[in-house]
Amino acid sequence: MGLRERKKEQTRRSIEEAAFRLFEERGFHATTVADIADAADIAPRTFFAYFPSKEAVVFGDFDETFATLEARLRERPGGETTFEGLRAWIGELVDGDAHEPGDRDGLRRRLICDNDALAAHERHVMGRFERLIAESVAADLGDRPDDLQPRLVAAAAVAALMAMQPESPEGGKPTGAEGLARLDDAFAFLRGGIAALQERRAAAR
Amino acid sequence: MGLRERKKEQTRRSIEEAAFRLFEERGFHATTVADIADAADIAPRTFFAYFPSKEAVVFGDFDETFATLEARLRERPGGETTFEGLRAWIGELVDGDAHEPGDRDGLRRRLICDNDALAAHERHVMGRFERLIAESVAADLGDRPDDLQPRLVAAAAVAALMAMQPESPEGGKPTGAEGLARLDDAFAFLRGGIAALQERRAAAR
DNA sequence: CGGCAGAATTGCAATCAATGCAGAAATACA
DNA sequence: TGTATTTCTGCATTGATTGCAATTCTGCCG
Repeated sequence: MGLRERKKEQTRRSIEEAAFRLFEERGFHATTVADIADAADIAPRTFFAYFPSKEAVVFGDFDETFATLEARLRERPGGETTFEGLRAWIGELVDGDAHEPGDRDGLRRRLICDNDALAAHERHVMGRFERLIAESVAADLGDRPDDLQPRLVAAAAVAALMAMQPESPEGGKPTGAEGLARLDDAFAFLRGGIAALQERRAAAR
Repeated sequence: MGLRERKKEQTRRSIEEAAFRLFEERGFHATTVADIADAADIAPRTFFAYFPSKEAVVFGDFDETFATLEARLRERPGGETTFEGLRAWIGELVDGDAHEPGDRDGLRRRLICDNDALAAHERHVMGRFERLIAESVAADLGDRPDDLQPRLVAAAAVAALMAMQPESPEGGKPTGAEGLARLDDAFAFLRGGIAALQERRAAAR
């Protein structure tokens, strides 16, 4: 990787760090893009070369996560269901969870909780996961991604993901065991729902 | 109702009509709040006395709808599940669906489809329904609204609602019969999921 | 090394949403 | 009619976001 790319990465990280620090200190709304730019030693205009909006910084690492899931679902072993792949992926994710120093996840949740624009943006971002999952489910079933079953399963799956984190600001992602227990409860829901849909589908023939 | 209130209603409607008309003609992004104000014969500043944001106009009637569901869930007959109440409510909603001249639902969907900010806002709005449903489910089960099961059921229920409408712009809400068929498929999912969760809960004792 | 082509950064200006404030206008009510 | 509210406006300001054009940096070639 050339100097150019390295510098870009560095700048990007610098922006993210500055932003999160300021958000923590003053809150999301009270922090201006200009503030972030100052703190990150870049021109305000440059900020928008890295992030399309102030909200986007808060979800800066989601592109990667998204790509991870996409790869995991694409390279699924033979008989594995989207659903099983998803479960496995989350398991891995929760395990390797000692990343991001400074509890960025927790801060993010707190920020989202007291800012409507961020909450809306989060839901928007999760929509990408939903579509990805729907596509994968559709491929499994021979449906189209915008058919009912894939969409429902995807939506419920994302809801399960979200339900792993508390709605309220206190307490970040529950620790390993607890989180996985919640997850498996959620996936029991998903399994039951899928089974019911498939019965219905069979009956319709 | 006094003159004052009547006038306010009238102004509100005037703003909505102007807004939707302009949105249809030029698109959401290309229409400024000033444009809407001009078309509705009010000062730009006044717009924000009626709607908190440009996005909000597009969902201007959701407060009512929300109140309807809330009432329906609150005044549920004795043994009726939240889930059954919800199903019934939607049935009524789809029946009395000859409202809103000019296919406002369809236009709304089209607008949402080509504007990220609106899509995000829609999800935000649907979140209110989710919380409402979660509260009701929690009350049924003796859980708290932010416990796993209520949240999951609520999220899936809202997903079912959303799944009644196509993701793609073409074709608005499917016509009565078709829509209800989709709905019942979706609710089969929901029932199956709930059953699975409750089995799990029973097993855990 | 000198220098060019492409990429990244920056400054500037403009647009537009959103909000606080204070005065003007309208409505309610005694 | 006259006073208390409410609503509507105009004005000024802040901030996000974007287009454009000038400037600066990097990668690479001869």
